[in-house]
Order: sequence, then structure tokens, then C-alpha cells
Amino acid sequence: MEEYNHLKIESKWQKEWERNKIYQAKNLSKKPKYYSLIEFPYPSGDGLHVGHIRSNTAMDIISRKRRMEGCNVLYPIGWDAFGLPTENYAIKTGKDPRIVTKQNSNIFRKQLKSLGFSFDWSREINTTDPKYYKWTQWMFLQFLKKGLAYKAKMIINWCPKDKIGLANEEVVNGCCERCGTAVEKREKEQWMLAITKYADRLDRDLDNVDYLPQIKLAQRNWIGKSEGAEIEFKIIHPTPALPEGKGEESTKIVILHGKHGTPENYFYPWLKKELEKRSHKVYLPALPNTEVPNDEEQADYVLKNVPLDENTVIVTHSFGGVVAMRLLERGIKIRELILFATPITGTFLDKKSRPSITDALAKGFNYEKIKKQANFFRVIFDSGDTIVRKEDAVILAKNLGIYSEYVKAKEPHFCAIEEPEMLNLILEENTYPLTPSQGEGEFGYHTTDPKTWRALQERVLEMRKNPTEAEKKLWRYLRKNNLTPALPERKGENADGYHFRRQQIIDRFIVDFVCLSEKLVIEVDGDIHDYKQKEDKERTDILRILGFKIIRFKNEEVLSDTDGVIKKISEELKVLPFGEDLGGVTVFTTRPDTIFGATYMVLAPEHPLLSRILLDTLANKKEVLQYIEVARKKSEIEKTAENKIKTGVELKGIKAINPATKEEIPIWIADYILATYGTGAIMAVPADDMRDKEFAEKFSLPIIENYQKAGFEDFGKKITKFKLHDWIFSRQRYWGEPIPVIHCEKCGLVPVLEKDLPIKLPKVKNYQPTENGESPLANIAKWVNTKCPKCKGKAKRETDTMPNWAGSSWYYLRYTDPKNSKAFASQKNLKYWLTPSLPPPKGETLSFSLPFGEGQGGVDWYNGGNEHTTLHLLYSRFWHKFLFNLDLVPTSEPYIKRTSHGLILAKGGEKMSKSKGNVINPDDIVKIYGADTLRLYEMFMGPFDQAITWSEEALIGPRRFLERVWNLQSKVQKKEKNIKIEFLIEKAVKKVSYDIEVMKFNTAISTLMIFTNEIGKYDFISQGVYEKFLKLLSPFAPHLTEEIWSNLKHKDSIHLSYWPKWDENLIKDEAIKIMVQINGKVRAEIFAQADEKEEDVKKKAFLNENISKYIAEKDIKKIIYVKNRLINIVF
RNA sequence: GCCCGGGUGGCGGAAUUGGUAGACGCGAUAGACUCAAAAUCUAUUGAUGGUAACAUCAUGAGAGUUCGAUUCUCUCCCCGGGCACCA
Repeated sequence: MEEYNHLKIESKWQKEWERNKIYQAKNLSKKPKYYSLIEFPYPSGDGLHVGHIRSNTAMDIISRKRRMEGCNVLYPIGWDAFGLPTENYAIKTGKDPRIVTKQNSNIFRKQLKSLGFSFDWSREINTTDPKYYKWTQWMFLQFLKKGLAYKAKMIINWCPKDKIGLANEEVVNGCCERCGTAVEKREKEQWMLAITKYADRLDRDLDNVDYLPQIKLAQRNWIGKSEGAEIEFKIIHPTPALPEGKGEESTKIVILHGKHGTPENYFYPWLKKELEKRSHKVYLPALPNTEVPNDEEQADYVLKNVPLDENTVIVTHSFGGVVAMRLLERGIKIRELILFATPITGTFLDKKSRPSITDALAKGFNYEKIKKQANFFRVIFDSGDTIVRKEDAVILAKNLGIYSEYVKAKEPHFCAIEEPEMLNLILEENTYPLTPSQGEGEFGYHTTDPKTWRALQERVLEMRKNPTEAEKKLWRYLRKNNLTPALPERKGENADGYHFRRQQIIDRFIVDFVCLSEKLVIEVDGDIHDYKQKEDKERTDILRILGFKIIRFKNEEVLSDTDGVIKKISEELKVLPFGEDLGGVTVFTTRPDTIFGATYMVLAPEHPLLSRILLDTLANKKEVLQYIEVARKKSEIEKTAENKIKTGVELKGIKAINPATKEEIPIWIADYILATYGTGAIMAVPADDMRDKEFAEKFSLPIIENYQKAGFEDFGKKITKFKLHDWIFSRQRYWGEPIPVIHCEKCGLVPVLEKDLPIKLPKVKNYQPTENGESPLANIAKWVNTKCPKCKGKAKRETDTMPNWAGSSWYYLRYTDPKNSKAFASQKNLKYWLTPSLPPPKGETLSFSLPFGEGQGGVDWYNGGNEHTTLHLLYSRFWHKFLFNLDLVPTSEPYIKRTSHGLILAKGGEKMSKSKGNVINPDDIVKIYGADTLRLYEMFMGPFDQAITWSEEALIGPRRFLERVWNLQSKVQKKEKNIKIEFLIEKAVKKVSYDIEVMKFNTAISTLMIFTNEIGKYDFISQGVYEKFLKLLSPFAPHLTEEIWSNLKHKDSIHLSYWPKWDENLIKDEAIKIMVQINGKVRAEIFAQADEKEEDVKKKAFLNENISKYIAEKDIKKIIYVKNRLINIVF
């Protein structure tokens, strides 16, 4: 007998099969049809991957089994050839992608053929073939016609250096994959497909398909259907909260005065008072020895008399700064150091006359250390009434290592800071909010503390009684006009117009008019104000800090042009935060019942509210802007972030009203809220939601433990939301299907006429996109300039192309009728291949079940990579459903059954990639071991749905097995029978048949191996048994089995023979081994007949020597009996 | 951070779905054949102790449920894949 020569056998049979066309599917055959599908490969320059072979072999095995079961099988192949790598290769080398695609697919075809897959090559398709993409374009026109294709502005990744839009895949760590430039976001008009219109059906219909559970889950997660409610929260400017003397919890502020200062002079008492008003505990120690400054002594004094801790802020001036730094140098930790200093350097002014921070500089402090002791360190340059140059301040800031943005010197040469501004600076950049007041005020607002109110009340009443002429007139106008707001749906206090009050006490001031809800103060000034501008400025500044906007009018202005004044006031009201654009914020929640527990609101950093409100009205505008900026950048690198720590910033100065509890709750922005999902805003329920709880704990927000549950729709409207976005369908690339649309100057967007399809891709010299990011097609004037199909006037072609998902969304339909030039496929063929077959002819049974039902059907079995279980699968389901709606396909779903395979990893568990140089070339293996060995190995190496590591050494196992099978030929005898072997083969038929159906190829092969090992022990094997065995092996190793089959004098191919059936009677074991356990441990085994009576088996067990030894004189508590398996005796 | 897989000998992996843990293959060791090697065939091969029969320990770690757990439940650790923190 000849040796097993795989080279000879494999090429021989591949040619023979091609000649006999045994794998060609027959349209409209009477046999039951079976459509098995693999994801058609992208013909990359890397050649066939061992991963392709894994999936192709699996479906090949199933297809071959189906043929042997009597089916008319369609197992097609083609090329998904549009794509980035080919385009990038074209950009790099200037080679025509058409030629590259042809070369690559030629290599792939040859490689695939060398593996003996039973593809119907006569139906080969290619998405880049104009005869194919004509229909892709045609389908796009149908989407357009039905209004499902539209244009929208979308944000894309943009590489500023390459001037090209980037796919997500091409962005690595926020940088362009090719040139490493940081990727920017850009807005661009894009074609979109409205897949969201089908979201609900895409979700629901998963009930009717046979996908692996993980795949269904992935689809459902991606679609992300959730039922919840939208609830509107009113946004308000909270009342200016004025303190009620609660100071215990507030920050301690220590004011250290300067060399010439005492607690009684300069601005110190004023500053102390103002800060105390705002609930802060303020210390103003009288530093000794100010005449002869000794900073160490003074530091000792402070330490002795003033408590300093990490909640302390030291505000210093001049020489006080030196004392403060002495303290910090001693290792004392404080929260913040604010230093007002005079920046005198060089020769500009007489140093000696001005004690300053420059003195401290001369003392050689360790500033790095000092800066670490305070969480914040700010130096604010203030020259008092001295004139200094700003440049000097900047130089000094540099010397101190302080960012120059802290320099508060004013242009051009004067940097004196006035007291209100000083207060402003201390508070504005500080982290202390104005403390909200407890309880209700006279009008539902607190505008001052009770003490001040009592003190000023009488004066207010008097003023109201005796208004000036101007005040009188304006008051009348304000009441009469009511300044009706633009939005009729306004609710609450301002429903009938803005509510004004006159002579209202705010803080320690009495303002002329105020609209509290909008925080607008109107002052009417007499001539006297010209003389006290300074006081007015202070008043204005303080009111501003409290969140008010102030407009001033002169008496005569009010009297002479009252209408003009009213007009100005209404204009101010319009742009104020509570103007027409700012009614509220709608949140989406899946748990509207938890609304009573909502203690704060969180917005996405990109939430539109932030553009609607005046950021100026936020107390921490700078911080908020900074956060938004950081969040914007973060979104570009978030994928690479290892640990996502929750971050956020409160919008200080506005509040939301919980519609259930009517309480004012804080509003935060945080990037754990996505702008794209829901409404980009949530109500946070820390008591019930883990994420909210985490966030609340991090930022010390209150957490309610118990709260009342609400009904589902008590406070909002029930709504169904989907995570799914519409499909961005444009690419500014060359290598894709041109979108068949024309831009006409007169008619606008005009679809290309169907008779003009396909719009072929023109040849270009340069595959680079244009300077402004348009597709390279935009550069070909000859192609771009065209006539409008409607008016025949001047028009331009759309230069965007389609994504490569387009062609792959419907390719399985084209296989049924690949050469049709009248339609994408004939209805006849579609119906035959997609709708379930009639039951098989009488006497025949199928080992698999066929689905029946209205609109049901599709590709019978579709296997592909796990990486495609969301996007590709969803896109093609959407596309198919759209065609079904148009009555163009007979089923509502494209695939009846979907499975996925795991990756093949290189040694060390890495992904195979050309750059790592760890790619396995299947050609070498086919040459050395043979295609049958490679196929067998890939099926044997591990569970099909899991990732497995490639191992070259293990290949020898399957090869040895095939050689053993080959050598068995010499043992074949026609007549003899062997009962033991009959039994084994029947068992193998059952096991292999079953395992193939559930893709447990590895155990199917091990069954076949066990069988050959057993046979090896005998001198002969009957031909019948051997042939059955060969049939079982034939889907795995088609060449070898075909050769032996022909050696056994068969004329027809083994692949056209019938799949063996097993006889259940022959499989029944006559004697069954039963384990006998004592207390759960196996102590003996006994034999029993199948289904023998429980009592008899127990008797046998007790008679066993070993067992009787164990149970002697023991109290048996319990005997557990498992039929045909074990007895467990417990004591 | 979230979701989905997974973790079993020197290695790839089996285990009828709660019932003998380690099928099958690779590798390793010994033997047969051979002048020899390769190939092939035969035997052994989770660990520890024991001449042996056998015993004990072992499925990432720890707990729990159970007569019995690789399998179910909880907590934690590690690896792989995916991602849009999905409210």
C-alpha cells in the first residue's frame, strides 16, 4: 500500500471536485435547501489568516454534513473589499486600489481553494465590483426616498496634520495612528441612516431568532432599550443666602496685618466684618513688635494665640506674608494662603520705604516647601497707592514660581486694589460658597439677616412712603407693564410677568427696585450719587458677589424717557438666566419612583444648559469652564484611561427644584453623565444608585436614607429610550461606494436617477483627501461637475463615500442570484433560499430542525467573529428589515441562526499581527502537513467559541491520526463482523452527529480518535464499519476520506453519500458500572443491568466485600440512590 | 469604571450540566524494532507517602448550600475580549 501523500491527494481531489461541480448549489431544487454562511473576508495584503480557516472549516463541516443529509446546500464566498487598509496602501504607494484588491483576492482565492472548502465558487461576489455596488447605491436611494437617509452635523475625529478625518480605529491614545499628531474634534455634515427608527423592532425580533445567548445580549445592550420617564426640574437662581450667625462650621480666616498696620487701621476691620457676615470665623491678631519686625517672634505669637489647622485660610498683607511663611516653614498645614503683596523690584522705588514680599525674598525662604504646606497659594499684587509697573509684578511672580495669571495688577501702571475687590478676590476664587439660609424669609426669599432687617425696616417703610418723582414713575411703569415674558408657558412666580419689589433690603443695602427671581437690581440715582461714586462701587461689587445684576438710571432719564428705561430693563431680563431660554432641565430616569430621594442633579459637561445660562452668573465660572475644557479633552483619551475616577464641579449660583419635594438641590456637571444618552442630565438618587452614591460620597453631598416612593408617572411622562444612535453613513474617503446624490444650485439635493447607476468610482492620481477634509473625489472636476437630473442645470456630485458596512449589509442576498443585472436578486431565488424548505421527502429525517412561520426564515446558519456581533450584525439586520418593509425580501430577519468563533492568538496569548511578526502562514502548513491536518487541528485545538493559542507542535497529533486512518485500509475485510466494533461505531455516529450540531468539534474529533485507537487493537475491520467511520470523518478531512473512498471502489464522491444513522438499540450498554460511595467517597464499583431495580442494586452494593467492611456496625443514616450512576451510603 | 468570557496536570483541553476530576491530543520517561537514528508500536505519566494493596491532598483564593461542588450562591484575586460610566 502507498504511503499517505497529502500533496498528491489534495490537489487531485480539489481539481476533480471543481470539474464535477459537486459543491454548486442549485437554485429552485426540490431538495430541502440549506444556506450556510461565513462572513466574507476582507482581502488584506497579509493573506489568509489561520482565523479565517477556523471559521470556514466549521461552516464547511456543517455544510458537508447537510449535503450528506440530503440538502441542497448553498455555501458561498466573496470579498468584502472596500476598506481602509487598501486605501491607506494606495495613499502610500499610489497604486490603484482596484488592482491591489484584485491581486489580494487572487491570493486569498488560491489559499482558500487549497484548503478544500466546499464553497460554490460560481457565485463569488465582490463589493467593489460596480455590478455589485450598483445595487448598494440603489438601496441607498431607497433609504433616501423613504426619508431614512438624511444629512446632519456630526463631530468627527480630525488629524490637523494629515488633514483627514479619522476612523475611531485610527485614533490611538488620542493621537493620529500614522503621524502621532493629537486628534481634534471637528464638526462636519454627514449622511446618516435612521437606524433608530427600527430600534424597537431590532430589539423585539431577537425573540424570534436562534442566536447564541451572548450575541442576543450584545445586541440588546447595544440597542439599549430602557423604559423610564422624563421629568422636568425647574432651574432657579437661589435666593442670596445671607448668614444667620452660624459660624462654627465655617472656615477660619486669619488676617495677618502688615508692618505698619494694627488691627484697627487700614481696611482690616472692614474686611473682618465683611467676612464674618458671610459666616466665616475671622481672627485678626495684633502682631507685636511691628516697629522692629522680628518675624520669628511674631510667628510664635500667632501660634500661641490663634488656632491654625487645615481648615484655615490666612489672608495677609505686606509683611504679614513673611510671618505666614515662617509659620508654614515650621511645617504647619493650612488650607490656603492669600498674600496681598507689593511687587517692588530693582531700582524702581525706594525699597526701604515699602516693606514687602521682596523683603521675604531676600530672606531666602524655601518656597517649594512653603507652597506644599498650603493647599492653595495665591499671591495678589497690590501696591496700595504706589505706582508700579505690571512687568515688575510679572518678574516677581516668576521668581516666586507663581503663575502669572494670579497677578491682579491693573493696566497700565497702577495696581492698587480697592477693598471690595479684595473681598471679591478672596471669595471669588475661593472654594467657599455663600451658605444657603435655613428657613423662609418674608417673601420666600432671604435677602438679609434678621438683625440687619430689623435695623433697616423702619427706614425702608419710610422710603417707600416718600419716593422720589422718578422712583414713583418707574414703579408705576414696572407695575403696569408687568414686563410680560416671551414664553407663554412660564409657570410660577413670573407667570404673569416679572415680579418687582421696591426698596428692598439686600445685605446691608437698600436697593431701589429688584426682581428677586431674576436677580436684577434697578437703581435710580439722583445727583448726589456723583459725589459718592466710591461707595456705589462697593455696593455694586457686593451685590454682584451675591449674584445680582445691577442697572443704574439717572432721575432725569427715568422721568424723560420712561419707555426707553422699561425697554432697557426688559432687554436685561431677556438675557438673564431666567429669561426665555431657561425654563428648566429635563432629566431621564429609569426609576422615576425614586424622585423623592433625588438630592442633586448632574449634567453632562456638554449639556446645553451651560450655553443657555450666563456663565457670569456662576460663582465659580472659572472652575466650571476649566472642568468643561478638561472633560472635552478627556473624551478623546478616555478609552485608554485605566481607572475612571469620578470627577465633577458644582454649578454654584444656580439650583434645581425637585418637583416632588420642592427642595432646592445643587446642580453638578460631571463626565460620568453622557451627553448622548437620555437627556444628558440625571436626577441623582444616592440612596438607590451606586454611581450616584459614590459620587455623593466623594463630594460630601447629603444622602438620604429613607424616602417616600412615587408612582411611575406621577412627576413625568413615560418614555422609551434607546442607546442606539443613528448610523453615520458618510466617509470622506476614496475607496468606498460613491453616495449617489447630486447637489444642484437650484434644486438642492437631488438623487441620482436609478437608470444612471452605478455611479462608478473614477480613477484618481492622488488618493489623499483634500486640504479641507473632503474625499479625494472632490479634486476631480470632471467627475464632480455634472448636470442636475431635474433642471439640467449646473450641479455637483456628492463626494462622500459609504462605509464598508454598506456592502456587507446585504451581500448574503446577492449570493442567491449573483449575476442578476435587473435586480439585486430575483424574488424567486430570494424566496427559495431564504424561506424555510418544505419538510424532507418521506422516509428521510433531518437531524436539525427547520423553522416555520410567517415572515420567518433567512440564512439558515451564519457564523462569524465575535467582533462583529454588534455593529455588522445590527446594521445588516436593519438593512434587511428595511428591504422587508419595501417587500423586497421575503423574511423579516436576515439570519435564522448566528454563532461566533473565538480568536486564534499567537504564542504568548497575543493577537497575531504583521507588525509583531507572529502571523502563521497557512501555506507552509498545508505544504508540510496537508490541508486535512490543518483543518483537523484547528477544529481539535479547543472549544470553538473561545480564544485559543496557536501551537505548532500540537499539529503532529491530527497528522498521526490521519496516517492511522490511512493505514487502516490494509485491515479492511468485506465479510467479517465484530460486535464490539459495531457497538463503538454506533456510539461514534451518535456522538459525532450531535457534537457537530453544537459546534463541539474538538470532542467530535476525540471520539473519532478513540475509535481508531480501539480498531488498532484488532486484526481486521469490516468494510461497512470503516465506511461509516470515513463518512463521519469526511467533513473534517475531505481529501483523505475521498481518496480512501475511491480506493474502496466507489464511483461517486463520499461527499455525496448519505450521512450514517445510528441504531439506538446497539448503543445500550448491557452492563452499567455503578459507583458505591461511603460518605461521599468512592469505595467500590459494582455492575448492574441498565434500569435494574433499585433494591437489587442496593443488595449488590451491600454484598460487596469492601463495602461491608466499611459499614460494619455503623448506623446508616441515609442511602442516596442515583439511577444508573451511584449509591451513596451516609452515616 | 462597566459588560461578557475564562482560570482544571509540564502544555492544549475533557467531564453526560450537581454524581468516578484529568477523556483526546502534545510533551516527557521506559521498553520493543533497528548497527544506529528517525518513524512506528507497547507501557507509564496530577501531587505527596507507601515495595504494594492503598491512603491523603488536588479544578485561581476564601467562605456557603449539599449525602456529594470543576459545576450552584457570595466575597476577593488574576487573564482575555468588548465598551458608549446607559441612569
